[in-house]
Amino acid sequence: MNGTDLLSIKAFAELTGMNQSTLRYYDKIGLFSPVKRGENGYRYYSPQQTVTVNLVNVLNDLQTSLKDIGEQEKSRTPESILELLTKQETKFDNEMRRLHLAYSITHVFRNLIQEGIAANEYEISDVKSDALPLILGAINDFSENRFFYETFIRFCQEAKSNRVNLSYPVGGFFNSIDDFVSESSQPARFFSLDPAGLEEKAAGRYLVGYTRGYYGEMGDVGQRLLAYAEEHKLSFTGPLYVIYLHDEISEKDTSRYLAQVSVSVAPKRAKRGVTVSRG
Amino acid sequence: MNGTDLLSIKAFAELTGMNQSTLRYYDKIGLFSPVKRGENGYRYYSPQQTVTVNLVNVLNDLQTSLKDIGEQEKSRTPESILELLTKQETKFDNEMRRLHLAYSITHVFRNLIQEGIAANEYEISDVKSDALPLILGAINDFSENRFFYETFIRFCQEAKSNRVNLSYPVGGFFNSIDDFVSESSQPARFFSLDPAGLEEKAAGRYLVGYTRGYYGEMGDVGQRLLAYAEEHKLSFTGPLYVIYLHDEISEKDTSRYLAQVSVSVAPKRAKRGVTVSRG
DNA sequence: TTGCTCCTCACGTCACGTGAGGTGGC
DNA sequence: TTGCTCCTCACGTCACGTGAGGTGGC
Repeated sequence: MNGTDLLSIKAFAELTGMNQSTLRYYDKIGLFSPVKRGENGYRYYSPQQTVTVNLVNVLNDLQTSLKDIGEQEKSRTPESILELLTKQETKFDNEMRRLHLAYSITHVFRNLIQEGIAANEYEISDVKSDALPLILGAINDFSENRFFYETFIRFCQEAKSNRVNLSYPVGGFFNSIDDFVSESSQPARFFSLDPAGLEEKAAGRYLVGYTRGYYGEMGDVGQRLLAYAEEHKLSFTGPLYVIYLHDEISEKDTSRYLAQVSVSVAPKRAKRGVTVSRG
Repeated sequence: MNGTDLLSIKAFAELTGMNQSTLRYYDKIGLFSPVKRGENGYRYYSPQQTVTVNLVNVLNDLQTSLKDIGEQEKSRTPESILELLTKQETKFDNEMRRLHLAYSITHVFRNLIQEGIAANEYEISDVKSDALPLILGAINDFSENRFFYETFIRFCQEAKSNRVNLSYPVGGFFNSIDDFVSESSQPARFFSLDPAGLEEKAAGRYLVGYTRGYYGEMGDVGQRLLAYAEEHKLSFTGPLYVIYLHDEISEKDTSRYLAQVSVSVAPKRAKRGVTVSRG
């Protein structure tokens, strides 16, 4: 246990994987100091200090400021550090939630962007889709000359007051393809593509089309969907969903934003007297 | 879609939960700017920008620097952001590992400190313990006048080269209580209390004693364990473990460090000719 | 002397936060 | 005028990292 068994700052830094300047900084702010100083001012650390400084790093990893760690260190008792460590469990839970959410959001965006890259934007496709969870907003009010932006802001505010996370992509919901064709910039509702949403875009058969252009500019995709259904003897059986696959996030050129438009369909029944949506 | 539907910096900050000064800072560094500036210099944001700035925050949450996010923003294409988002999955995995490790370490320390607070330090107790996972170091070499520190440093270096995490508490392993009593500052091995360790302190019956003092000062706990075993007709059947419950981390007073000493025992067999450890 | 390690001190950096001092519309 | 929001600019802060310039032992 004599002094020669102590570690120089270089040896201690190597052993703990820390930077020498970080160790000097911790010493300077009084957070963590070497057990001994040489006559020439050299810092000497004891091997057991690896455990202590490692715990400092762990607390720091769990979002505890060096100041808080330092204050704990100065007046440490078993009881006070027990309390601190117990608080870390809450911090851990919070960090885990934050990370999972961040991952989930990037995942949803990734899937949309990838789908946009793979999409054949000139063709209508006829697909079977799985259910897609989402959170539907309230019914939009376009009366009294309200425009898209105003209704969108209302949706955002409503989401905020309901603690709905708006980091997920947002899409537009139309009650029918007719509504979409007549006024494509006035969705009946907005929705958030939150995978934890309790509502959903139902599983089933969908016609899917794509169109490029700035928000709300839908080109002829509505006409193309109608024509495809006519040609293939399909009727429209449900609402229409607009989701931007490429937007401000992935495109600089606003006229290249890519929207996906999907609407549920079923074969037209030939039998007379049965109501069909269109045709 | 006229200008009056844009949001002031205050409204936008409230909607996104961000600080106004953060938004001004992002504008300043060219990371994220309002869609419009008023003639008086006022910043106006579009509602859709909530989604963009939220994604910036998400990327930031996953340890991406603002510089990297900004560079991506400047040359964004669906392909480049797909690549960035794919990288986030690795970052997420790394962060999760880091967090789990930090949590696991605080948990182990918490349990030791709590056990120390609850311990009756003056009595020997006779308990059934579950198996305790740990990582055993190599056999220590105390020849050639090597002292505790030198062997401990060797253990640390060995751990480092084997990528064993030394943030967990470290304890001392003695082959028998006799070894401990004769030289309590020379453990045969060190071990790390890593819950993922493949070795273990075996489940079973243990005599447990406590003692206060600086590292290696074991007082009379060895004698007290021997006396207890004698009195209760127990024999020692395995190795002895020393674990510091309160040390540098939780105590300022080095003479109050609290060590737990445990050694496995079994009832002495009365039958002649059977070897017993002691007595 | 050379090479190595260590020191202090000052300054830089990253991502903001906090005023100070001033403008502009109702 | 009052109150509110907005602006810019400078400076502070947190947790370091990076030299510059110098010391000290083999």
